[in-house]
Amino acid sequence: MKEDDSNWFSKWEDDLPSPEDLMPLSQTLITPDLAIAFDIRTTHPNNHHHHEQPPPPSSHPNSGEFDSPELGGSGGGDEPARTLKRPRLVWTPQLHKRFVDAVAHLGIKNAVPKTIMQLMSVDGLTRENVASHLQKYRLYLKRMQGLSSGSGGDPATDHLFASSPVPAHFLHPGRGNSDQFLPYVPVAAQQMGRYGQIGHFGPGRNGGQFEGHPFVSRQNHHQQVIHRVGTPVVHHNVSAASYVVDDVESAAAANGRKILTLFPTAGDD
DNA sequence: AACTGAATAT
DNA sequence: AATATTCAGT
Repeated sequence: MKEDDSNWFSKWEDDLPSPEDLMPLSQTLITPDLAIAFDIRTTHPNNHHHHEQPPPPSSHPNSGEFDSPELGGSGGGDEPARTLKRPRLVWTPQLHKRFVDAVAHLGIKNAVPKTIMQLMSVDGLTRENVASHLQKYRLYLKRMQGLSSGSGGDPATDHLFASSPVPAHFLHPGRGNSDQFLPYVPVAAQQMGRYGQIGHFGPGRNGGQFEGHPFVSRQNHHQQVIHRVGTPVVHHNVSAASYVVDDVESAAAANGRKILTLFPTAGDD
């Protein structure tokens, strides 16, 4: 602590950004889409019932529709979308189910994040999302192998993972049935642009276990019944019936497959 | 250069 | 604890 200090100090002060350069905290940091996803009204503090979030910009399968319509109003309209973090993904039982199904139908060998993600074809799902989940899922599987003692059951079983049956072959790596009968990997090819309808985000500590519903799959927007009560409601619903994805993106061993019907996740809850 | 999987961070 | 992000090894 000598007199030098005063030197750098003044300099430092000089370099400070002017107040105008600082973004007002109150300004919307949220893109319209995100705001909607969050059920936030940035302008109107009006009543907050939420009934449903009918995706307004419903992507018409055929229409030229794009998802990052920033541009235009530069004056008052701000779009710091670039810098925005997407909300934490919440793996609902439904989502996890899809995940497990995808892995099961891919075979452990092909079940790598990218492929899984593609097969799931959930809008907004990123490869990292899947990778993260996959990592944890593998740990879960390992743990399970060790503890096959079913004594008493599994009370505090990993909540999420327990919600969906683990395909047997998952537990025996290196067995005759290690992979599914899929010589080709006709994954659905579809680029999800930005976040479309990300369903949930961490509400912090919530008493309810799963109250959320998952994302919506790409096509086939069916309506979701949301039970919004204070009880741990396990809802169900999500598009029923298998849907098809068209077009194939070469993938590993590009075959002539054009139409792929997804797994019979019909057993969804 | 793109992916993966493990470690590490929030 | 759950999810994200970083990191090193292909």
